[in-house]
Amino acid sequence: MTPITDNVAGGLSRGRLAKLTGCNAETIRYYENIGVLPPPPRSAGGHRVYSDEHARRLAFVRRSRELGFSLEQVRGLLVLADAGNDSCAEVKAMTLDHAALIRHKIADLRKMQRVLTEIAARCDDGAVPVCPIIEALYGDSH
Amino acid sequence: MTPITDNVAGGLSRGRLAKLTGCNAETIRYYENIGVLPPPPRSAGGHRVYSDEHARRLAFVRRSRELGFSLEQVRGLLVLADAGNDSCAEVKAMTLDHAALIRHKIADLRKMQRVLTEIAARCDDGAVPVCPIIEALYGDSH
DNA sequence: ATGGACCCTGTAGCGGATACAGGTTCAAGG
DNA sequence: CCTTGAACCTGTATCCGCTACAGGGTCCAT
Repeated sequence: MTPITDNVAGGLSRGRLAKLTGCNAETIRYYENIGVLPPPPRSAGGHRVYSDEHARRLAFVRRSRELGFSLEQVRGLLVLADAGNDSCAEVKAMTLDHAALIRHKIADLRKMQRVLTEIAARCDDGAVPVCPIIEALYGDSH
Repeated sequence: MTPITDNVAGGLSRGRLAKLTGCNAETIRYYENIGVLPPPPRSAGGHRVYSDEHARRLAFVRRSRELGFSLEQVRGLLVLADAGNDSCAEVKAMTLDHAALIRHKIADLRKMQRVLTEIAARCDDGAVPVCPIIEALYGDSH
């Protein structure tokens, strides 16, 4: 039965998988092209037919990406995930490495933030001859 | 005089401008192509010859980039800088907008950070049947 | 005059998608 | 069963901000 649209022989169409996972439909094809998602079976007419396992894998990819892992890292994580629990230590190492990198990025952004608010604040010092932000960007005063 | 190498009629060669500003030489050409740096005069043989004013402008671009402004924004800032002090309010608005965006990015990264360290910490809970990080990435528990 | 460091140009590549054009298939309604 | 139109198919181009390369030409110290 399952009388809903686009139900290719009991599996998921690309669009439905997209909606299900909140991932852009084009992105799914992209992930397949770069080898992050396995190519699914096709209907007689050539349409992709996804299973729940595909959905699960895509969810993994999306979640990893949301946590800032690169697609290269995601590839690695998938290999480790498939390898089973033996690789847990390796997964943890990757995660902590990645967390360290993010800490770094945060620090960089906070530096930007500090400088930006500081130079913006100079505008309030009243009666400035030239725009203090422009000055700062030229490097005349910093 | 100025007997140092590559001194094209008293100006700066691309390489020397690069060293002076800490900017990659190829990037200077790129900035010219996209209209962020004005095309400098050329030597008889076709080499670019930069003045101190070019150096100053490039410094502005680099500094703005370091503070996270996009090249599109840099273009805008340059127009405002050229326009003089009248545009100070506009510059300030851009700066504060940009600062707000960075705050947002920091918040996002901190969320990632929290989640990453949290799921990494689960690995230490001892005697786990499957890798808790992989589990978390699948979305089985979150 | 020569050698080698520099410069010139156009073009391709990175990551991580997103968008389009031009054509095919699916499935729901009549 | 047949029509419609939404969804799908493919390949390719685009975005940002550079960086790197190839295959040549110029500059200038010796």
